[in-house]
Amino acid sequence: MANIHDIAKLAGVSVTTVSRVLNNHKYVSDDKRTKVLTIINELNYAPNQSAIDLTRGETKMIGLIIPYNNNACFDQLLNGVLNKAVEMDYTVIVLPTQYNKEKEIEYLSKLKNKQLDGMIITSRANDWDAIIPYSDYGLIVSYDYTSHPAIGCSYIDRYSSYLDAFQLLKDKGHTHVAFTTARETESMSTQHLITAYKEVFGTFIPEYYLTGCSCLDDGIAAAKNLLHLPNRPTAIFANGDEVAGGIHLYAKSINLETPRDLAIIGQENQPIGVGLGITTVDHQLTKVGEQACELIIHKSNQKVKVPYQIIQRTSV
Amino acid sequence: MANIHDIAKLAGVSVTTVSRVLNNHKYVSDDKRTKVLTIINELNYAPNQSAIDLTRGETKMIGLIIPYNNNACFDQLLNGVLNKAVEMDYTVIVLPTQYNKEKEIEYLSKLKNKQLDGMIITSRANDWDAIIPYSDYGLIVSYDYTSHPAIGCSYIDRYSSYLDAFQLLKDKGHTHVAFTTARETESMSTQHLITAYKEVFGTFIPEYYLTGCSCLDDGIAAAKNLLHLPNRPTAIFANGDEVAGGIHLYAKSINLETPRDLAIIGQENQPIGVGLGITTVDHQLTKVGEQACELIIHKSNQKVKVPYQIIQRTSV
DNA sequence: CCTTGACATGAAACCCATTTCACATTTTAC
DNA sequence: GTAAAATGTGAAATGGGTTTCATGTCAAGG
Repeated sequence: MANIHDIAKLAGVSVTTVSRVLNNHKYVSDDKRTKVLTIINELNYAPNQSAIDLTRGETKMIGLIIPYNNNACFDQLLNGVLNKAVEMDYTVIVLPTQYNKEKEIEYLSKLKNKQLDGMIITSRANDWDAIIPYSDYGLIVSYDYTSHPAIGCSYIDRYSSYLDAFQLLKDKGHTHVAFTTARETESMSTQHLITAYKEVFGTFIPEYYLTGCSCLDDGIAAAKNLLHLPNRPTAIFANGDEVAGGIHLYAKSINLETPRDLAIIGQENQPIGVGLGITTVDHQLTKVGEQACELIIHKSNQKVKVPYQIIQRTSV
Repeated sequence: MANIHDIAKLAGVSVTTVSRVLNNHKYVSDDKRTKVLTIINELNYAPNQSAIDLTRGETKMIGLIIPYNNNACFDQLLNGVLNKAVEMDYTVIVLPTQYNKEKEIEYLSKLKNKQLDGMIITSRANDWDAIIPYSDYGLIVSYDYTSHPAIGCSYIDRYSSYLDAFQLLKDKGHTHVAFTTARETESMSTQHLITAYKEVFGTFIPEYYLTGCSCLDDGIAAAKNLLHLPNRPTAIFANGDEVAGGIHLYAKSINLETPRDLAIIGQENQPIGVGLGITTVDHQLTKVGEQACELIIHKSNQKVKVPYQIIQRTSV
């Protein structure tokens, strides 16, 4: 492969001039520009990106840390990030951690190695204390709200959204309300959920709280569990529309009509919910992803709240 | 940020030695190795990845060209690619084209720019003629079978799988069989589908072929269309389990029982199919992705056929 | 005692671009 | 008519590593 020096020599100009042509600088005479472009074409030359990155000190690449790469929520976030990145001529690399701490640190090191300009963390395994130091090497944007000034945030007000969802159920007269979550661990999100629950309904009944739900089958299993309880809940707030769909389908199979016998609220406005008419809390994760990407590109560590919305259909 | 020369100077050794320590070469005395590591720690040094890539002439990065980034099939492929890439210490960048030819070529140029070591094409907008030249700069692996020797393939025998699916329906006594596809265009996949259909059922009835289906709602719409035809099909082969699920749900809503009144076969073994008991042709796209990634890493332009399997549930 | 191979180290070339600075020539402005 | 601004060009420094080659020491083998 030819390099910029070869081009310069053959075109009878300096490498500086070739570089200027390459980068569309002004102050290059038309004849030299033409000559250079001709030679570039003849030799089928293309500049070496690593060399460019090395001199520029940036790569226009953004990392996206996700725990799993086959999860609807993270797909929506990725979708948003990609939208904005493509538009702004950035490139996205996907970094799945499986919540492995070492892996996560290894990925964060890519900032220090100058392989990435910025990093978006959708869900993390490490404590912030372990993550913060890496913000010296590139902007880190989080999907969890954090007050640390160095970290940008593109977040949703989960607590309010949960409060709204529960209130909606309470307004419809429900007092026996169950809910599901995905992760076993005590994440912030789960904390908010439980706090909001207590805020609206007073006491928290352990049997009404199921965890480890993420797909339609988990929803079916959850419904199988909840709907045969002696004190059957009359409403369920699921952590996703797939789960909600499973609950809906199982309920129907044992002749419980929605919303007459069982109210269901899902989350994230996923395809399945449309067909089944499931009311959902849409946290607009695509927008969250777009916003996160935008913060990185503009090197802004602002805290941006993305509004959620409740899409009312027929399951409440 | 410190660089390798700073480390060398402070440790009282040559840059060569520092490089050796960094890359775990043998033939470095323990005391120098220790000294270098100490200084690296003190200065919080990390090697610059762009510089490494520049000298090595490779980046250990793989591009994944997909048309859309919110599609279940491509998610499965991505999933497989990521599995293998993480395992082999490669990095994946996601390149959504929206079937835009220029965008696709722009992405392929990343091979020429030495930004990527290899490229996986899941679906393409350009003709092979426009793509082939880029294989000079890095291995290209395709998810479509192509006979061109330069291109590696991790593909599925779609034709056989369609033949099998239609035969399964024919064996159950179905003669009025409809089917759906995603893209409007005349892709190879659609060609195979129609050929297989004719092979099994003889004549092809245009009203039984619906296109533009990709999600649950599309399935519902398709069913709404097909199931009120004067000559109602008794079986439908859908292009995905989401679509199949939509068909299933709509059929149920107009009191058509599955499989008594309507047989349904889906594709890709997606979560929704499990719950609804939909028989599916699992093309094992995750494995296809893994295999494609492996070809790239081993720089092999072999043609590897990944076996599909039909998962029988209760919808046929 | 001499040869060989393993161990240890560094100088310098190389990978490939961008950018600063210096200098020369034209235009434009007053 | 002259000072200032715009235009055009290239040498050389810079970014930060890897690798080849040359050289030297030391211990084992014959």
